[in-house]
Amino acid sequence: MAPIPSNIPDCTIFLLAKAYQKAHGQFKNMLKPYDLTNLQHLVLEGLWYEEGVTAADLGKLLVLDKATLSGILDRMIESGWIRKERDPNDGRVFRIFTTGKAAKAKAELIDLRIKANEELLSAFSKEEQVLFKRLLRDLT
Amino acid sequence: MAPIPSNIPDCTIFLLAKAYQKAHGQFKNMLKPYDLTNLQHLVLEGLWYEEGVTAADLGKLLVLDKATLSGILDRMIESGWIRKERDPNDGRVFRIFTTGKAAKAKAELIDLRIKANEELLSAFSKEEQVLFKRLLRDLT
DNA sequence: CCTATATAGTTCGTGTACGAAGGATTTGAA
DNA sequence: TTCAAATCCTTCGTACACGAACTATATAGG
Repeated sequence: MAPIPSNIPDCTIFLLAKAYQKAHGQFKNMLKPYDLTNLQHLVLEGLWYEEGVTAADLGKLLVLDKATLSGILDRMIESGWIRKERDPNDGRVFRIFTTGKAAKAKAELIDLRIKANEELLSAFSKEEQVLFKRLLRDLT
Repeated sequence: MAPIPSNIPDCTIFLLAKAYQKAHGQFKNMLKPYDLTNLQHLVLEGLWYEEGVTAADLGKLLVLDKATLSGILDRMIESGWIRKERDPNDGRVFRIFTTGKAAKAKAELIDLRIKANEELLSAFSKEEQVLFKRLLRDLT
């Protein structure tokens, strides 16, 4: 990832986009050995938080568009990370579950996210890290 | 944009992604009347900073992949915002220029970016705004 | 001069993003 | 009960992202 030139206008949106681009790229590389994308990893984390959640609720939890989520779930079923089940009480709904493959990698994958966060924030002091997270939270 | 649930793990990468998602979405809506995407607007800003820059240098300036930039430039030529010219001294190189259509909208579009940044940071105090920008810069 | 290497740009494949439209199902109110 | 409105999910269209392979051009060293 090339460094941001100092001559770009003072644009927070741009800085935010590039910070995201960097964080996303770093984590993406760390996930490569597992054949998982960033979003797919996020879905697993969501399911580990609430196994058997409906697709709609998972989208709300992770703030993902339902159209986006639909494709991600398809590919994760294809690659054996999750499975879908019709809700017996509501024919419209799918409930999403992780598979054994996901369970096997769980500890490692969670550790990977922690390491990715540490790497991302490694240039910050502890105070700056807390502050940065607080500001990001307040922004939403 | 739905609010981020408080029960999501303490993940800075996630917070960063969602902050970016929000900023991007807000600016995207503001740009809609101009039939410009966020990236297309960014390209215009880059060209107003350095008219006639090569595609490669524009990519470096804006930290955009050349493959991504290639498509964006095509669409912007198609929609009449920019034009491409072969460099007479180097047959590999294209130089990019804005058109009259871009010049007409320039003041408005720059103002729009400023307003989008203000809107994004409106929940922050002046000190927090400066701090946030500093942290984002340090992250890259 | 001439090939090995480097650089500029395009194209391809895969995976997001997300608005909009559509099909299936459920629910609320008449 | 019955139908209109709401909900869940998929599909389509457009626009990024970005690694990888490819073409065309340029430059350096022998």
